[in-house]
Amino acid sequence: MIQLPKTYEYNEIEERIYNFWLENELFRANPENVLEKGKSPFSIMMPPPNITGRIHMGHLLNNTIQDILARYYRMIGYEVLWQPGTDHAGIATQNVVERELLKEGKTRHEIGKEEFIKRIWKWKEDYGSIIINQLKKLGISADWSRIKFTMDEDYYNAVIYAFKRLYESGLIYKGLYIVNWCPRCYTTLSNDEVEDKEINGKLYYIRYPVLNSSEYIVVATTRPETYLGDIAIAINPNDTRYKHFVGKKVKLPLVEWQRFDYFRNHVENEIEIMEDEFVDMEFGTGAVKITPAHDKDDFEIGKKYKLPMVLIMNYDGRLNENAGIFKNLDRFKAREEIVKKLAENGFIEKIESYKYNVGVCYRCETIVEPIISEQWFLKLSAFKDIAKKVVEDNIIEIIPEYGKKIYFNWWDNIKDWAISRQIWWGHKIPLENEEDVLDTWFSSALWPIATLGWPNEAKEMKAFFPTSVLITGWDILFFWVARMIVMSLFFKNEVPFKKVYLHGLVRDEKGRKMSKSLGNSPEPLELFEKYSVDGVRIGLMLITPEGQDVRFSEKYMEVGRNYANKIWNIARFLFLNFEDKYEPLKVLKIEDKWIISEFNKLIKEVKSGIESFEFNNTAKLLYDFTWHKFADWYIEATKTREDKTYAISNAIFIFQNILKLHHPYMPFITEELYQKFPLKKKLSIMQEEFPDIIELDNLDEDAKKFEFIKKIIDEIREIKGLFKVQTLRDLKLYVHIYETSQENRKIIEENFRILKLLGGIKELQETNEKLKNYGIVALEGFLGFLEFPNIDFEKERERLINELEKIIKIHKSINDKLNNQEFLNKAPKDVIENQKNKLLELEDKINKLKKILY
RNA sequence: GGGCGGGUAGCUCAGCUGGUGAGAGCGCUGCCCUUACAAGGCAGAGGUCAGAGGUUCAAGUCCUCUCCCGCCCA
Repeated sequence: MIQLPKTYEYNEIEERIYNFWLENELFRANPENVLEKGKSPFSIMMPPPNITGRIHMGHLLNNTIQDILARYYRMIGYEVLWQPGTDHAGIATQNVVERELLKEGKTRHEIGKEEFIKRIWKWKEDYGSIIINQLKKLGISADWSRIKFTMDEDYYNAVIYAFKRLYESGLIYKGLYIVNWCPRCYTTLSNDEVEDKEINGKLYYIRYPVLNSSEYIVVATTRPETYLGDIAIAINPNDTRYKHFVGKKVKLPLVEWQRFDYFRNHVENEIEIMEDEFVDMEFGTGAVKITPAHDKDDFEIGKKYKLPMVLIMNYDGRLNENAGIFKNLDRFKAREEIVKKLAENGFIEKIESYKYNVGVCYRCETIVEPIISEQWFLKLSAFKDIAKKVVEDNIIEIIPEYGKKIYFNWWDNIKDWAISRQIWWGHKIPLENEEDVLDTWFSSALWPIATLGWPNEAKEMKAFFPTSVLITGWDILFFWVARMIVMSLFFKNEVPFKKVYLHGLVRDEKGRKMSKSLGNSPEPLELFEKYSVDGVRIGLMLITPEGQDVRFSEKYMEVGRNYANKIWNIARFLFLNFEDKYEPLKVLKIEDKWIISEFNKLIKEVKSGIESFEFNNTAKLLYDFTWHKFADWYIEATKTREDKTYAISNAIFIFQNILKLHHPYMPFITEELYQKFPLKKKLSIMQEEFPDIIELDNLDEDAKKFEFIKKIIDEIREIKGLFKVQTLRDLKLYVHIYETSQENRKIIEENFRILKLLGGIKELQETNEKLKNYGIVALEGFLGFLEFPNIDFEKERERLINELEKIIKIHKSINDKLNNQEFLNKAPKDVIENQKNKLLELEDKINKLKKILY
């Protein structure tokens, strides 16, 4: 007998167990086991969290899935490499350190680049591994001895080398282009780094006086200040309202100063009215202003007609010389001033409230300014065909399937990728006179190869590349996944991973994105405290639909915790009854056969479930089996046994296998309980083999016998529930000898102990009469009368009539089917067979009920 | 405007390549502290599977259309 605490006390256990795994280096990947001993490799690249980050629900989901796979594949005999690491997160990290500096009243420009970089490294030493330590709390089994950082020396060199190779191949070029500019971060952003945000803004209608005329042409804009950079007014050629203006000029209101284009050429303040198909006649007034230096569409138009580009702003968001009297004003202050001035002079027709989307910086939420700038670009378009092909040909499998469509759609609309950033923290572009650094995602794109030692051919590369599967969220399919594919194809001529499993975002209960400002994002570490890590892991997997967003609900963490507690208490029961003699599978009763046959089904489903990324369904199967089959029925049946040693041994044997099955989902509790069994063989449950099917004689046959007993008990319980006599445990059950088959009578007699305990039956008697005023248990091949005091038989009659009516309906539909020649001709044999059996079963039941009732 | 996903019990969702009394958890109701577990046990109520049409012997499951909701891209 071994004593366990009454509840699962996880806090102490989790830390101890994790240290135990680390001390024994159980997460280590050894390439030689693949290269020399012929073990199959299984490798996963952890999406590297940002060093400034803190663990959030997304990490929880992402890493739990990876850990399930890593632990599962280890147990089925693979050499597993789970490569962890962190990302230097250029803009985010720079921002954090700048904020720190600001507390000392300094700016990075004051202390200079060299000193600033030093400060960042110092910061990284102090705080850069917080997120890693948080991830460890989740119990994940990554190979920490291999942890990588995207600014590590070897990784840095790999990034520089990659740039050079791409540059020499002509795939990187410098160009003047309209980019997304964050004036706060003082850098350009890629399209993917800009998020849309709806704002309640205004639509300003500006009057432009037409030259040599008393007329105005009115243009609606959300960004009135940019009119200072206007180079033309455009209308749709089909727009009869404005046809007569085409070719005429308008004068830019208020502008009495000289304007210059990007190349310092003088630009007229009288601008032409032109026509082009792209103008939307429905929007605003149907006339639009063309500002190529400050608008994406206008930039395209500008290129098409070779218009000059007038930049009206510095990169810090303040207006420049081209803004004349508005120079030095911040862009939003300038908007106010300009509108005021325009209005004073009669150039504002009207101002309307207007809801529209603006782009904001995904790091700091500052409104992004579209602006022309000289940047480095990677020609992504050159990779379009090959990148699509590897997915089309299933060399990379995207799961779920519809991910492919999204991926193709992105490639079909591909734009070149602006890879330079005007910040200090990052990989410096290795060209003379170049101060910019590379986009963080440029270095992340090399993650699968650079972590494995590329450009060198390391053992790790030989053993583990291409990696088995990438687990990541939808949100970075383009940011990261597509770009890794590009880099691997270019540098290794191979795909980086064979499969990509995309999971959704974790949202709050109302389906909203989790965010700091909404305060709807739970702290994972607090969840661990409240519900245990295993509880949170299984709870999360129980609510995570495949390939769709997760609606997080703390209720489910409770479900998870309760489940862990249930497992704990099953163990507690087994330990309390364990008598130091372990004799598994020696004596097998029908309940043993039943649970083993159910367990065999479960093993198959769990294996195929995990291998096909059905984590949600698999979690539910485990939960249902363990709680509602193993605990509710099997353990209860075990309590009826007199051969306790054999019974408990069987139960322990199966329970141990249940623990192994649960280990990928719930690593801590399974390890802790495994360790407590006096009969364990391996150092850790991690080293156990994943369970296999248990083959036994007469398995299905005996399992069916148990099912039969179970059905009788279900009926008895239903009757007891109906009459609220659930507590009565001394009921008599009369078995009708003609309506019950010989065989079934034998089963009942042999297994009376189960009926007795689980059905509350005191004794069994035979009868050949139709007894009055009893509860009726009518099954196929069985009729029984349940005796208990004060029965209201009318109520029982009612129940039976309802049941009968229901069955007759089903019987009729099956009967119709079986009389349908087409059905008999076309349906598969087993379906027909099934229906025939069902019909017989129902007929038997109907006859019995009719006899009782009429 | 283009692309993608979703609409099944009060709530959150399962239901894979069609096979036949539609499931789970939570919530709700009733009876139970039966020494593994009240973080528990037993039972129960609750659903014209968004709507319409079609394919089929058979449709929540496949096709078409419509209506809602969400996401991504321009």
